Amino acid sequence: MDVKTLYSRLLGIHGNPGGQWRLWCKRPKTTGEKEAVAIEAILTQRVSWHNVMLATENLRMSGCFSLEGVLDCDTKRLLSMIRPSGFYRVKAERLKVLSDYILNVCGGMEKAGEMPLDCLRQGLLSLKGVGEETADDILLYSFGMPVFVVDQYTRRLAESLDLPGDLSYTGVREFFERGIGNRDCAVYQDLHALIVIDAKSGKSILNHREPLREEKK
DNA sequence: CACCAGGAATGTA
DNA sequence: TACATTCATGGT
Repeated sequence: MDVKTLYSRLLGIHGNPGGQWRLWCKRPKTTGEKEAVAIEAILTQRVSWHNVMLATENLRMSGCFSLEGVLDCDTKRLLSMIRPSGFYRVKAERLKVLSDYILNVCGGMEKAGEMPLDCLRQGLLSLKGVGEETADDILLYSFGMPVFVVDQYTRRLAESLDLPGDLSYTGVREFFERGIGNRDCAVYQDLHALIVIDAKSGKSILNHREPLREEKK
């Protein structure tokens, strides 16, 4: 099955994900909303969205749910606020590093958003605590740049499709980007959201239906 | 009580 | 390059 067919089928099953999946598909407009998404990209690493919400709610209540808020916040206090998100010691450091990069190196969200995609991506990847998925999360959902995010669900799905290249991060990413055709960030956002929604729905498209691609065990 | 959740860095062979 | 380990909380 090709990517476009997959997208159509998921749309038919789950409907338009805009607004229902996390808060990200609300397509953040204000700088504050974009910064919040960037922060969530770090906090959500290897943890449930519920735990992320507990942490972000603490940040919001304290007026620290922004890059400047994180940067100015006392580390001990930051630690206690994001504790529910797990791995809180490393994540606190990661938030500080990311905030410092965007605010002090890029010159803020506005300036960062004007940087060429590849340039900003390399910058994010150079930060400790920001890997390929987190970098692409931020690029796609915070800055609205056209990069397809490859997470565990996406990779698992890719294994069931006829993927010509390898299953490396960029291999899978380019497979989906090429399959979609035009570099439309809204489509990238929705398809990735649909893949996650489908995987968590219990009756994944992988299970029911004929196995997309007949496979040996 | 065991297991899992949308990762990333580090260490080992 | 290919695993194994560490980081940690809250829900089921």
